[in-house]
Amino acid sequence: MAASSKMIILSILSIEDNYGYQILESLKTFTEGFWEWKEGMLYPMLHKMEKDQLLKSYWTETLSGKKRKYYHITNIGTKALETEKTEWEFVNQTLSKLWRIHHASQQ
Amino acid sequence: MAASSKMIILSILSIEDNYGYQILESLKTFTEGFWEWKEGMLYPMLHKMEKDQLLKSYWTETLSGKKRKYYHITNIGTKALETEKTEWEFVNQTLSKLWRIHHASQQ
DNA sequence: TTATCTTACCTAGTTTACCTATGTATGTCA
DNA sequence: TGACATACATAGGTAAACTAGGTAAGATAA
Repeated sequence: MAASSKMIILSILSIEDNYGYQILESLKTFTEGFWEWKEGMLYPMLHKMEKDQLLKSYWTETLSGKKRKYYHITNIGTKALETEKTEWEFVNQTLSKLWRIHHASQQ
Repeated sequence: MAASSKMIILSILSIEDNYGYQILESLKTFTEGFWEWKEGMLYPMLHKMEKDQLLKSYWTETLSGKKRKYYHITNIGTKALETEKTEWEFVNQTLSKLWRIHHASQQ
């Protein structure tokens, strides 16, 4: 399940900049509650992805004074997403083919 | 890429019983050489999956005297495959939706 | 006004997964 | 008889995934 987390993060950030806590909320809402990450899972990933230069972060402050760390996808990140997308689709096709064979053999 | 390996193994074995070395060959042929696992990757996985009762193994001998360890998917394994399949499709749909949003926002 | 909830971040450390490297043994073919 | 293919295996390092816990400030309700 979490194997795809990097791709999910990149995909979300390719739509618009976002911050950790909101990413968690977005994903929960977006999947109608089916998918929920823990904070301790997400933050280390974001840090790693920034270290790998897939993301860049910047701090902002809301009117009420809350600090948020926004993440922005870099060019490297965009390319990485494209690569992962291609791989995902390849695996997906391989699985689909296998399932079709299985299904056919059960007839 | 390897995150889906458990599902691939279960999918292959749900078609018919197979042994380690042949699974490697099948996958290579099936993906036209794009996907190649090392033996050191596969065997420990098979052992783990047998320990988890997803698979059961039995030894056979070819006419020429070569010993092969065949794996058979158990009922637990079949159920696990169904579960993973559902999850995979869920993640796949989530990703597709995200990609559609991204694509739309780039217009 | 103080307790609780929500928002928002973080790290330490364990467990598990992944993968490389390496080893053994037998059969096949040039 | 040396090289290649078949067929299994494990040890051990690295990286990923996840749990558990911590801080702090704003919002809300008693």
